[in-house]
Amino acid sequence: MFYAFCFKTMDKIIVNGEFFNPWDTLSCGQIFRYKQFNNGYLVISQDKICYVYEQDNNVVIETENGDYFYEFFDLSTDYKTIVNFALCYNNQTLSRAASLGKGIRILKQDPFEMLFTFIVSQNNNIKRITSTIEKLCEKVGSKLSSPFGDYFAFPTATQMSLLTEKDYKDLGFGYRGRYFIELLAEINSGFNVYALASLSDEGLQNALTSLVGVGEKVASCVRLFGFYRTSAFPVDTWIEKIYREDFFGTLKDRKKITLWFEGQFGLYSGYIQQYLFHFKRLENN
DNA sequence: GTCCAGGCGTCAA
DNA sequence: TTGACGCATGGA
Repeated sequence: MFYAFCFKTMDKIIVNGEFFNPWDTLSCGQIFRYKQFNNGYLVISQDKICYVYEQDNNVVIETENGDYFYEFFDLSTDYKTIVNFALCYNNQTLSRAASLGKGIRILKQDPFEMLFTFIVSQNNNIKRITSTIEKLCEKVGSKLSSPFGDYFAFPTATQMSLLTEKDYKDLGFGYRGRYFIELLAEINSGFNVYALASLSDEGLQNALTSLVGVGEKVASCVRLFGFYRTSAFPVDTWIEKIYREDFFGTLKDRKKITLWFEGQFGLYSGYIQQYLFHFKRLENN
């Protein structure tokens, strides 16, 4: 179903909402570029935008890039199987988390954007990450227009390379500005984030952690959200809390905790990690 | 004022 | 290999 608008085609994707809740999907910490708009949300990825909202028992996505956002929202994956797997694991917290968060979908985001974004995320909170990324986009990203209003694309390496360490400081990057500058230098001398897609899970993790400012946790997030490697189970402060309080774990080292969870959940790790993360954050707010 | 947030690099032992 | 420590910043 579609209609013409300003010489471009506006796609309208309609999906059953049982396993797709826009608010849960957007607010669970995997994406920072979205904002409330009319009855729903505007979502920006790279230089593309869509409007997503609930209508009756469905979710509607309006965009000029229907194919892109069909993939982006992972609409070809059957989430019922995933939720059932989580419910069968027989952990009380996970069952509640999966039951309440069954509308969460793992977004297939851009690797380049995820790498820079999750470098900002370290030792930071979601509210501040969101505002810092938005300020970055407004500062050097391309200004674009859409049927939903003007917006800024995520900047290219060339655009970000225009910024100095002081610029990053002024944008609120704190000590992380240096990591951007180092990464941009790598990219400008030939490093290609997209080429990492051909690596194995382990190879990808190692390649990412070899970058300055990218440790195990950031690499896991990039692996999951940027490369859709659902075997990844990022462990941050929230997940560590869950590990102790709800899985009664005794390991201290986060790398070991990650490996323990990945061993438990295999290719379902990424989804389950998001159910748990989202649930724990809601519980504490 | 202190603690914390989707941690990481560095350095001593 | 492991453990402590400093790091920018803003909200609670």
